Amino acid sequence: MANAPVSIREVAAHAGVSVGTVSNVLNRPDVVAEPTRSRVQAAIKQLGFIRNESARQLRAGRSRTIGLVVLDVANPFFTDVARGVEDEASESGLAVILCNSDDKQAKETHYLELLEEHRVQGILITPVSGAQERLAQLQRRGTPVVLVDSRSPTRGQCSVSVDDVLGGDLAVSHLLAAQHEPIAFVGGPLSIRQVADRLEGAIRALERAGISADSLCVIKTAALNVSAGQGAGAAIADMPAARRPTAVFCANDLLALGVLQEMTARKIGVPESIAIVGYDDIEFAAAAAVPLSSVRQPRHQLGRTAAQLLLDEALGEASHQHRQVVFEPELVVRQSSQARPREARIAPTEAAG
Amino acid sequence: MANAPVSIREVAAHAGVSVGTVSNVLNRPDVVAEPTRSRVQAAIKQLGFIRNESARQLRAGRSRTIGLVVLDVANPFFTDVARGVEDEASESGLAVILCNSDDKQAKETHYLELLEEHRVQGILITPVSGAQERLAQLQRRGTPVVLVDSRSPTRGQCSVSVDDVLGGDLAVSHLLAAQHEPIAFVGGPLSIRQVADRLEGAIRALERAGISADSLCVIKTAALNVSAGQGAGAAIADMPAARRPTAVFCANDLLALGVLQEMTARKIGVPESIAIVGYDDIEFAAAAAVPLSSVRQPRHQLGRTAAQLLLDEALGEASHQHRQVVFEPELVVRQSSQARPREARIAPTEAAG
DNA sequence: GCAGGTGGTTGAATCGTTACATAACCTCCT
DNA sequence: AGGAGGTTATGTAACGATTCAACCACCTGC
Repeated sequence: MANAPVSIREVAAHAGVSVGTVSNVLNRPDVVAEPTRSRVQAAIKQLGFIRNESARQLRAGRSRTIGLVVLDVANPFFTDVARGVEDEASESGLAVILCNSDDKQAKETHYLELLEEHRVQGILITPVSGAQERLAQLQRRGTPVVLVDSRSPTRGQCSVSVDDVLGGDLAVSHLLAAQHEPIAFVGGPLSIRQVADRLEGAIRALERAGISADSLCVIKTAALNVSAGQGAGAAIADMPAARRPTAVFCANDLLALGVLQEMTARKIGVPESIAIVGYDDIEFAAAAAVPLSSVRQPRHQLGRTAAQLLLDEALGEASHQHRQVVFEPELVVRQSSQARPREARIAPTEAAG
Repeated sequence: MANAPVSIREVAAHAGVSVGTVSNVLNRPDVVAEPTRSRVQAAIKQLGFIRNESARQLRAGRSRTIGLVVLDVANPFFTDVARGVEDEASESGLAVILCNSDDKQAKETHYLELLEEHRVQGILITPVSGAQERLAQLQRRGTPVVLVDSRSPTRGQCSVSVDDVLGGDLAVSHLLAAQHEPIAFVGGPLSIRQVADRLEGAIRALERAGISADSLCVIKTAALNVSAGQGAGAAIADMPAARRPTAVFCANDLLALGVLQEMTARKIGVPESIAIVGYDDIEFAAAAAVPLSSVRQPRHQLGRTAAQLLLDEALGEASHQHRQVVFEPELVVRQSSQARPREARIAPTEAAG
């Protein structure tokens, strides 16, 4: 076993032609005459010849791959983005190298070096904060970079993102339409741009409705996971009934699930006693015991568009214009925020009588 | 912008040495004298030289990457496996090319060709059914293959998997210990090896307890997702109370979440009226409104071990022995199957009095 | 004074593929 | 017959890094 792989030379010898002809059969089959072509193809099959991609790349100067660097492959947001990227890339015959920075500078730097050494066509990245300079350098050296889910401050590169301010606005407007008040915002740390934007959107919605931003009960969390959500849920449940919010908008679905779990444990009905809206619309939002309303982002589309922009830049050369594409999120209403204004809860008998 | 990348030759010229010396600085810095070394390093930095990985690979004959082909990157099981693989690979300075077969033969074949052209060190794969011959061929041509989450029938290759029969046994034994009876099994299609094994384990547990396998209420589903679980949950809820199972073992967590959702919607208490045990222990199992008991697989470990076996085969050459590693799953008990034997449910007042 | 090290550096050959300039051979037309 | 034009096939020079035999300069010990 482990035979040395066969090269184009051996194929040529076996078929009684020159290496140039074999190469032509592989890359421009139309320029070689039928009998020769089939003879070569037979030889390829018989010897089990497999193209050597490294040699092709060396010759071509660039590899036929693109790099995708995400903060966390286990996060459904990024896996969906990755699938979008992959779909687009494979249509152009490109492979995707998926890298996981874990939100650590060191890992990100390591992967960027690796991708540059591989001479990828370009890099799609959700950068850890403060990576601007490194990315600019990459670009100067000739590797196109497209930012994913973060906006380029300098306009020196393409980017795709989703309007998180609008997302927060949609969620809170929906709750206000159902007469909820006061409303709580659960999320943090605010150093994460997405979280801050969603909060800003929430405030915008309140102000547009003529309600003071001070009435928003902001509960800051240290992380965006389920247990942080539970903690926030407990904090809300412990508030005196008179001041307790009747609705909660969470900065992501994990927090929302945590809040929901806590409410269920304390037998506080959702949505009867408190409505919940999450963000991201992860698969499990719909699967929760009480299906969760959530703000959906066009994740697959995000990846696809990012890959398109990258390919345009990598292949289009001179004519390329950097673009900042911003998608709009969409509110998906489910049971957890079914309209139940305060009035209906306070006086159910009145309605029944 | 887009300057032509600088080669080792230019570095050599700039530092006033030969290309051989530059290569030595890069690969065996200890053999070159200090003043020369720092001169070369300065030149590298100044010119912004980046190694060309393709050229290295061409020379070396093999790339410094391994391929990982999974059925679905969006599935948390595979993302955790992938992280395990990545951790192990990066310790050896290897990159991972992650490919998504979507359980489709065509995509799998396409990616296998791509990986072979890339001359990867080896391939880790959860194959679609009937891929045996293709994989054997790969191996004959010199690319090591390790099966992930499926056992090699021929012993001609390494494999890592988890004992699904044991997993089913653990789950049902746990339910039997709490006096549950009858018990339902929800899962399908049985053509999936994992599902059939888990059912077999469930039956084994019953028989060991001296209970006829006929008493197991098997509810077959067409898929392993939440909505199939809801359907199964509805079927169970609709059964006459006398014959209705007091516990359900689901072939995976998505089904279990579906069952839980349906029970919640119908106000059937979990675990008071019916206990639920899932399988996989996905992140959202613990996050469910009623935290879900589940059978956990050592996913990260699975990936790590698979990568280790692969590297042993790829680098160890002659001394390598194919091994079939089987891991043991672990039952995680949470609220959804908190012990509530039938007796306790029937006569709560007796206990209280 | 010379054989034998030793430490440092060099230069050319090599990996497999592609692109391109060139050659060989037809066919058809004047 | 001679050339123009077209189709096929060939041979070779890159691409960039690594490896290795050869070489040089200098030292050591006899």
